Amino acid sequence: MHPLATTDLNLLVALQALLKTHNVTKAAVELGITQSAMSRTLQRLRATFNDPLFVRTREGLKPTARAEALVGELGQTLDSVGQLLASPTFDPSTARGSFRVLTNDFGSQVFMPNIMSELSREAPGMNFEIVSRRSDMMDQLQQGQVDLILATLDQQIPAEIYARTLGEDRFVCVMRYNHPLASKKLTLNEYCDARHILITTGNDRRGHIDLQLAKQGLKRNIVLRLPHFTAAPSIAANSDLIVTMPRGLALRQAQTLGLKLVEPPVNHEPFAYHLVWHSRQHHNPAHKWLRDLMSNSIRKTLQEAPEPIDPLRGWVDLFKPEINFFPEEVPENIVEELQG
DNA sequence: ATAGACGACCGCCTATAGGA
DNA sequence: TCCTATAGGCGGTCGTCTAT
Repeated sequence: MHPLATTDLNLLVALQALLKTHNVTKAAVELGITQSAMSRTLQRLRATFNDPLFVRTREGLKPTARAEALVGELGQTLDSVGQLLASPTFDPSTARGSFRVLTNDFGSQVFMPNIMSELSREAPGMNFEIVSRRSDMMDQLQQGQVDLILATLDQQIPAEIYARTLGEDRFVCVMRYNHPLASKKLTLNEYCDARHILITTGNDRRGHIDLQLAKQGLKRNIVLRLPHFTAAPSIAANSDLIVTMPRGLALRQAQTLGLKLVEPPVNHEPFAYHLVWHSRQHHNPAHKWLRDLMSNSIRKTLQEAPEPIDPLRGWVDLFKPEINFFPEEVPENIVEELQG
């Protein structure tokens, strides 16, 4: 059995009081117990250290050599124990270490710039590692392979998992500005017949939009499946393919690629971005600090989504069903200027 | 006289074992 | 699983003894 298992740490506190006062009665008052109780505590101390510790003299209790030798070390030990028992704190300015966050290229491109900016400013000693999704992301969280997940939840979360909703987004349909379908209001049939890019990071053969279409007995023409959100707009900008994707990213990409954003002719609910973590990290002050930093940064990013710009008509309403970034005949220099 | 040590006894709390 | 009995630890009071 470990020696500490049968040792009351209060004995050390009592010893410190005795070393300070050299008086059983005064030490008892200091600890709020009776002289008798302190005397019995001294008995236990003597048995524990196998030393008298104090002897009675004309001048009062005199510590033995063993007791005097304990003075410095005892103070340090009690300080350490005090720190051990105190609530843990986290100081980002001096903290060192690494956080592993699971997110996709969408999260990396849209949210990470602001997060890294704030992290670098507030916790310059901390590092970030973005981890890709492998099979079940909840397994990655439970096995401790990642500290946090930034994602859209498409599954029930286990009881030991916490999740925080950060904000909502909607799908928009993205196509090159001179796409044959860009000049007119998109009908459901035209949408289904068009050639689509499906962004799928899991093993799903169908996306959220496809499930909605299936409810109406419809199916769209998917010609390209790819796991990257950020690549899809570039492909759409240089082909007849259209992509239905989160508006938050589409708005950012549209300005540099020259894309038209159209409300998809499919009824769909907004979807939410979530921060997800395991219960074993719930009370970790460093983890809590990171969660708050990421939450605030992401909410700010979502609120500050770039306004779509129409070079001829100025700023247009974000919620306008059809968002035309460029007119039919757009001078090349305007495209280049916006791309630059 | 004073302060500390010690014994007796009590109450409270906790852990454990055993039975319903 | 819950209840009860039991044991042990700790701190309380009170009284007494002892060293200074």
